Amino acid sequence: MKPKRQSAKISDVAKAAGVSQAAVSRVMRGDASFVVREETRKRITDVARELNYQPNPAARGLRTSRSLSLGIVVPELDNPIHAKIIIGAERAAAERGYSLLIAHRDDGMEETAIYERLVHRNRVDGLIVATLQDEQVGVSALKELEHPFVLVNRKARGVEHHVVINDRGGAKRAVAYLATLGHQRIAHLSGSPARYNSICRLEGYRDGLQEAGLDFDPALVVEAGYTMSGGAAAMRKLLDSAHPRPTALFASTLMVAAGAMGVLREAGVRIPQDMSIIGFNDGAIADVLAPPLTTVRTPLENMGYLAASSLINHIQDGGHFAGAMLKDIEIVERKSTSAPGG
Amino acid sequence: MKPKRQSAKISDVAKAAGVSQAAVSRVMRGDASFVVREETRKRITDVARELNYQPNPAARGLRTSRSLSLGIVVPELDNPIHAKIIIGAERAAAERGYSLLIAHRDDGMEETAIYERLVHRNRVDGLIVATLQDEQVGVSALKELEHPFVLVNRKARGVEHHVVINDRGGAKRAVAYLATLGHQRIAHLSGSPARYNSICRLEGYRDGLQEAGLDFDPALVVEAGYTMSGGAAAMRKLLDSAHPRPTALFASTLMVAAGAMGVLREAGVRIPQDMSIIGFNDGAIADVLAPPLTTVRTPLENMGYLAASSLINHIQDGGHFAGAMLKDIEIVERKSTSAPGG
DNA sequence: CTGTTAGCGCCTTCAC
DNA sequence: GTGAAGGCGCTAACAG
Repeated sequence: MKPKRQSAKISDVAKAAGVSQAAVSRVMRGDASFVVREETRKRITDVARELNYQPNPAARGLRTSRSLSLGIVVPELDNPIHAKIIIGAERAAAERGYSLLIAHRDDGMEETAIYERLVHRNRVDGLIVATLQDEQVGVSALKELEHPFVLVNRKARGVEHHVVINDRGGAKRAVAYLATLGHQRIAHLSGSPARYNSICRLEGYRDGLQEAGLDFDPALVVEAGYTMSGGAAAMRKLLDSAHPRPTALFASTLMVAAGAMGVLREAGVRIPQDMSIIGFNDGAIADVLAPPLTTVRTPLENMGYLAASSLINHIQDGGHFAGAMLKDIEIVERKSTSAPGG
Repeated sequence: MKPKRQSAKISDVAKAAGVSQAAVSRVMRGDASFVVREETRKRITDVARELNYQPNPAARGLRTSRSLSLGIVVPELDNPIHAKIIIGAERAAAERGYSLLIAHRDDGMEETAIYERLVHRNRVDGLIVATLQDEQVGVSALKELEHPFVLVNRKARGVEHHVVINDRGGAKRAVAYLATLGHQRIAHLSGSPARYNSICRLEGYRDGLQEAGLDFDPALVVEAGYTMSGGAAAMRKLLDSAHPRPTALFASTLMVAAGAMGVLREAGVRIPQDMSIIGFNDGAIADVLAPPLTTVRTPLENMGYLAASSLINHIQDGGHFAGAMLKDIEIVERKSTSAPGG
């Protein structure tokens, strides 16, 4: 069924306002180098509004070879972290008149094929990349596209345009918070040692220890990945092998914290009396856990916003963008942390 | 910065293959009424692949007045339910060569303004509507657009094209499951009495009671909305006012179940020994709760998939689509349910 | 059956 | 300061 095409076109506006199409085009786009009498300008905008004129993006795109759309590619859609990034990016895009095409890795799909498709088939003007599995492969694929892109929540060698949060500083804050409560043995359930965020958070963990005058003990760091089961396994390992037992725990993600909490509960370790826990990146599940989880809140939505808007700046002006780190971080105190012993 | 336009165009392919542009266009689109020698067809497709030819969507859209894009509008992006619907819709769209524009209600934005924008500015070919706050206002706004649309996860009077899950049947199954375990006093924390899904689930609750030969007791139904705090408040009310106390609980959403569980824990009511709980619409938080929550799993992703693909069918063939209900439902047993008393 | 051609709606020089 | 005209890449009608 062919959708009804009832929209006014530029020629309708021009006719109704008694001017040329060119005049309408210039006024509507806010072309600064175009000087008209205020009266004419008003007449044009009034008529346009009255006819509900909206420039046809296909026609405009054909002429300008821009789609006024951005592609964002994320690993999974049903992950609150990415949802927040997307929300921010969408807001920035909408404010600037862009639309956002969301793509995610389908199982078995090459990461690079997604970039390809977005750029060649959908003709997005730029790419926001929140997934970068293999740094080498991904980055060179992106560069071969010769298309503007920005990395979000990740850095990679040879890529200047990125937007990240302060993973390291946030981790340090988490540890400092625990130390301030009086904890001396603070463990860390880390992510994958190959991933940017995890590396930063591990560094921040060490920073925090150092600042608090605490020694780094390798036995207190266990790799947990990003899942609940990973968190559970790591917690079991920690309970078995770390003596004396830590009194506090900094978990790399909320799901890891959740997995750890399940194991602690079964083992009869009380939270927070016997073990304080803090998680990274705040989210709804922090409230749902028992006890509710104290977290480090990071500006994920702003990260998405800045990524999209800086990308649009770059597309429009060709300006150089050197990368940014959002430092706005705070601890959200809930019930999973206390002084050692209660 | 103008993105490099290096893509081959149809004229390049035609030249390289020694045929006309029209021939290329027809072959590439798989025009059935176009007959060519197999050899020619192969030559064209080979050349197209070699040059990495991708039709320019702007040019095509300008000519055909179709954008090959769909809009989906959801209330919130960071809600796993909508994420799953989106994932399904995106898969269907991608399979059919469509892209998906995701829009969500910004605070203070009129719901109808989103439809307007998607249709008039972005020129989507159809709308997938997962949000319908005010049935009257929303439906008439949608109809005024005179544009193909489908309601997903909702029905409305006067709208035939919808895709829903079997909320009623799922609720009935939940109650039947509890009854089979031996429960006789089964409470229901319901959603808003104005919302389609909640109404259906309440009906299903009554169906389940009836089938199990249990009486309906209004004191056992409390409105909880859709949030954790709503669930908590409703649970408190239920503990105060329902005597004798129910031994099982069917919660309308996972967040409501989470809120209820928090209150029960504080009140010293053990789960499942003193109170069995089952939630509706499975999701990651079910695993994270303590104890892990038994749920009714529904085909949310398939719902999104079917909505998008039936909408595309309608756009392409003008075919009439009468609405569909996905009945594939199962109970996911976890640790929050047992026979009464343990 | 195949190829030529006339726009789709817009933007952007280039004349006036 | 304003308007006329060409063309972006593609498809569909029509001509051969």
